[in-house]
Amino acid sequence: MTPNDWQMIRKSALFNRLTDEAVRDFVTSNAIVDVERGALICVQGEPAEHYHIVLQGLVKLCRHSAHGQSAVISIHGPSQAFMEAETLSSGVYSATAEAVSAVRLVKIDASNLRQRIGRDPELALSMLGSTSIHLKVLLEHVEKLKILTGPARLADFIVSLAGPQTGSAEVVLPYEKQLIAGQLGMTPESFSRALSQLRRHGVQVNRDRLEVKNIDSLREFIARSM
Amino acid sequence: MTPNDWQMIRKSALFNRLTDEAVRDFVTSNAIVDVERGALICVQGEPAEHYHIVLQGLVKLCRHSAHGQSAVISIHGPSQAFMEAETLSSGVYSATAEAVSAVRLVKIDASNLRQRIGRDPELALSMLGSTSIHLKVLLEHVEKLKILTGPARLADFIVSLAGPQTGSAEVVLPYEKQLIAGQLGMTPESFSRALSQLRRHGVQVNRDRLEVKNIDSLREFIARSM
DNA sequence: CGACTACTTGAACAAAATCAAATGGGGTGG
DNA sequence: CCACCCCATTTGATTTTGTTCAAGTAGTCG
Repeated sequence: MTPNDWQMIRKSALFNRLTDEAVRDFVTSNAIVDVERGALICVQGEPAEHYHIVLQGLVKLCRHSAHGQSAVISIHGPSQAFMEAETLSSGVYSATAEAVSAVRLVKIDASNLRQRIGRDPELALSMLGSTSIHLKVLLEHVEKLKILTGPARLADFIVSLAGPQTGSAEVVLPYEKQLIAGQLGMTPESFSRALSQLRRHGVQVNRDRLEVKNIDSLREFIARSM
Repeated sequence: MTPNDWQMIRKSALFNRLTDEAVRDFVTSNAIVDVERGALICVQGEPAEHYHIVLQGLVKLCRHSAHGQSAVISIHGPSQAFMEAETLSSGVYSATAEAVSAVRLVKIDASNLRQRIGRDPELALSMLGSTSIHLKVLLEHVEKLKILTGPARLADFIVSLAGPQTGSAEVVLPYEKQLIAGQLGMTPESFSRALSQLRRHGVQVNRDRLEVKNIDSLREFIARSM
């Protein structure tokens, strides 16, 4: 385990309230795994035996339905966890996790986790915190899918990348446009057109670099589309 | 507290694993509240001081955004809980809860709950189970919003009302069509038209009663729209 | 009876998906 | 180093889907 690994683990919602010893005790070094791009980390419907925390790279969570269609649910980067809830209730993965880039992650044994939760109330609360963050993210996801148009969802995505800044900003798209399109619930074509539309609102595009003239005017555009 | 109240509480995901004493100890009778139709039970953004379990009636959860628009997130009936996650993490309600009909519910004090979770691991696991159910529901919600068309989402809703039966079935819409429309992410007009379309697939409409000739052909229609 | 509300229907419009084709790097093998 | 291919992205044309606005129907409750 590298110092960076340790740092990511410590930052995660599950472990950031615990003591060093508790965490070290938990994460045995053999639980760290490297996975190549495109590999499936978990498959929807299979027994949920591990909880995961990303150390490096990006993981895509998607649901797929009987007829081969699939929907991107979320993207997880370093220090973020996924598949917590499954390991504790249904016992079956409710989505498929795929490595979007080369990925390094910690796999934590589910039954081990369950046992420790029973013994350590602080861990239980951390776990609840972690799942409730995911719940909130999904809540916002649904809200935006229902209320905003495509271009507005993209604008919202860009604003969230820019963070709390005001005025002008340079934003770099964190992954492929296709994938962002999927996450925002549209086709790559629609994404491309949405991006074109945003030019009128002060967004200049250069590959994966976006030059935003005025973030607040983007925010205003979002508000107008509701 | 009526026997029915007690039954609903015992059936809830939070309490169904606990002993009678533990539950009785928890739910003091003064925590039971009756609320009239249309009343707001929680307001998005306000401090989350209570966790809720529905005893009678229906509660609608919605998110609303700055510009007055709102999106229905979910509908909760007897024995279902809502706002669990909030009481344990952010400390602020992340949605607004409104009584869709006359509602009777239990309000459980958040700080009390937190304390008990710290002492009782079994309760912590129940809580995790309860939130992870909500997580799964939302996951499916997102999937369907992204993959299915309006009429297909409605068909899916009807199929889920019918349950596991096959062949023909009579289904009664559990609440107003407007509300179902909102939940499925469409306007009342679109809902009405979607329902008309389903006539071609063997659904006869009479007020809130639906006569489905063959549920499997509805399922097939859903699959085809993907 | 009359007002209210939920629902339905129609027509015009807007948004997004689809199909098809062009563009344009990035990398591979010659 | 260059030609070539692969893949992501863009663009155009068309169709599908869904919204909006407007009007009409019907049941309900006072």
